[in-house]
Amino acid sequence: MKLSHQAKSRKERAAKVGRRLSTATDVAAAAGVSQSAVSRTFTEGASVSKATRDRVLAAAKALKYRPNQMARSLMTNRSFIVGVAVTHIDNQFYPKVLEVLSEALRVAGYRILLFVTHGTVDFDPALDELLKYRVDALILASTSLSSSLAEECRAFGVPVIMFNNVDPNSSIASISGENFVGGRTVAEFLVAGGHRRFAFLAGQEDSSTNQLREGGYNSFLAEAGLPRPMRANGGFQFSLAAEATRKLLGQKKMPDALFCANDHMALAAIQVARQELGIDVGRTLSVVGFDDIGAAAWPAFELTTYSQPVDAMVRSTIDLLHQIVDERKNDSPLSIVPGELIVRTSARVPKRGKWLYSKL
Amino acid sequence: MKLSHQAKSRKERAAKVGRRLSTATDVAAAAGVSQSAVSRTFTEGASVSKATRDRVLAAAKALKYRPNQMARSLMTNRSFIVGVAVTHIDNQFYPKVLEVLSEALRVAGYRILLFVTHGTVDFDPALDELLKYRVDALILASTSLSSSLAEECRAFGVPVIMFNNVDPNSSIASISGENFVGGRTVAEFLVAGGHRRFAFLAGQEDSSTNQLREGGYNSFLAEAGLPRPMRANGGFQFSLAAEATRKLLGQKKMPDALFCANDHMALAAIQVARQELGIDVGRTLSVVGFDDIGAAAWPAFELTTYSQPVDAMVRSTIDLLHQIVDERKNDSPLSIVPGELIVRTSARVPKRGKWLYSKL
DNA sequence: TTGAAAGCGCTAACAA
DNA sequence: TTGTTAGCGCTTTCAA
Repeated sequence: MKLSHQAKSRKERAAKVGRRLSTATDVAAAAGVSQSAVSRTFTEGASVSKATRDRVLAAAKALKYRPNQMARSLMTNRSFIVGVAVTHIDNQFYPKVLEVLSEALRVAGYRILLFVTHGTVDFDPALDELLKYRVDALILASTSLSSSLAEECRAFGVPVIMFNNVDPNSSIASISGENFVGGRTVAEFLVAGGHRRFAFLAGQEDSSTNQLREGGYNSFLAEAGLPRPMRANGGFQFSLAAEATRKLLGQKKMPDALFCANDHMALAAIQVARQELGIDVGRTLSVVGFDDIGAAAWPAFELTTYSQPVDAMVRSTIDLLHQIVDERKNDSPLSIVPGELIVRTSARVPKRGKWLYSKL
Repeated sequence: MKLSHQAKSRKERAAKVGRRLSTATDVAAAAGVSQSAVSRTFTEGASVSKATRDRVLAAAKALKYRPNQMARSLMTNRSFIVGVAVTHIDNQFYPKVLEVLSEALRVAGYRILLFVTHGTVDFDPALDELLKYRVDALILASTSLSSSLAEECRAFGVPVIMFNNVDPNSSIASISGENFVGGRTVAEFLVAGGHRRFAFLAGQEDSSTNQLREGGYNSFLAEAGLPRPMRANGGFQFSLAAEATRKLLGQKKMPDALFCANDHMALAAIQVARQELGIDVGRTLSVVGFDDIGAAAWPAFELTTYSQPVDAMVRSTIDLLHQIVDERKNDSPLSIVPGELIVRTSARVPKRGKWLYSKL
């Protein structure tokens, strides 16, 4: 048999014990067909007769054969791996994103190479690794990863999608929630609720989510002839948010309405207000968040918030991925997924108007 | 030049536009050295003179060259990818694990291929993918992934490490916290606190964590001559845990001590007790959890709990990984990482004895 | 529909 | 220290 010389190659003997997995050549030998026949059997839409196909499949099963995706990638120039970078994973929003994204990518035939980065943007070493693995695309699920990084990847021919982050100055594809509209809606709701002293708990200053949410909030307040809200920065981090809340609520003229740039910080704010300062949240002080993470609905918080529907956002992400990777076009660099105000009890509800408790 | 025929290969022309990345051959040509010289330059501990090395590096930089890890893996039989499977990602414990594990693996030179699986164990399709990518090892960070699955992987020559999950009937390497000892300690603490009516909120019945924690708890109570605690199952899920808590606290003889199989469920229990039933948690009812997740320390909960130190557990995991992958040995199939009782205010503290508030 | 043959980009003997 | 050469396991022409 022609394959015999391969069977006694020294590579094989040198192979690490226990890691000698069967190859297409092994299967071919067992099935009595050529190695290409095996390849065809495992290639979608290749032309193989049912007869050979069956023989190959049987041999493959017996030998526990699985195509080596690495070798395949070498030829096809497609790894079916998507790099996913996530920050702030202690913010419940991101594990949820990971869960939904993971399933959606799996269905779409992609695997996830995960990068959990820390607050600071020292993502460059990780980036280098990403490029070594020839990922088909990169999804940056983070409010804080710079778009310069994204540009760098794109220069390498790796399509980039920013998730929950937008850079108006770049043409990088992005998926976001209704940050500006959401901020406006929150302001409208709080104004209708008769609040007088407005405050804003800011997240990372350079993030688009923070800028847009604050921008929407401020713009509505300004149009309503109200003064610019008080402000403190919590950098999207729990403990910093708690600290910022203390500062905000320690003023002589304490605010009666506090909009937090995301739910994660709002949870910190509620707890500082309630447990430390004994404030009756929902009556003396109204707190509103953004995202509608799981804990926002918990009985202990009942947080009113503007939602970012993760499922829909992920769906858009996958659509965009297909568009970019398969069709090599990129018509809509920014896709905004609509959310809605979820009214619970952490903020006073206007007596009249369109506002209704969302879930009681 | 010898390389010219490669330069006009039809593969190259066929390459997807924009994804023509430079190869070691390109760099070799630019630097005027052989392709193996390039390979050596990028291989730790290979013998290259500083002169060639510098020329190669310069050329590589100019061409934005990065070694193709896929091709490398094909030869070395090492992918430096570790498959990580996670379930229950809404339980704050797991995002934390992912964060720490991700960093530790990065430092150790590994990348993570992530699989987020859902409650049920339909992990098999994902498994198939894993094997295609020839991961160097598989870390199952989950209380619920069966060890039969792990055995299957091992049969394929893929080392498996179970994180926070132990199967006494298999010899699969595992990392766990002090489940049994922790359960006992909690019981000891509650008995010393003068509680009379004990309850247990169980997690997934077939999980080792649940069995061991409950076993430790029950064994201490039995030795103290106390009756078997009441019991309901919350399956490690928030809403089920809330439901189970309602059942438990709805008894005529309401328990005054509730040990929950993990913090995630304990948070549900506290909220049901406090918000729905108006129970004074920490006085009328003592609640204790397991894990010491971030939210356990939140002012809204102040949960007394037995800790599972994620950093130490991850360190052990990496040690084990090195042991198994590099040295092909596996002396210690089970490594138990010590935790401690973190005393907060969700459970009455014994007047005397060794118990002290951990963080006040 | 099939097999032979030529690579994909790299590492690792082997000689020089 | 270097270049040559032979693969790693696969896909993909090209003929038959």
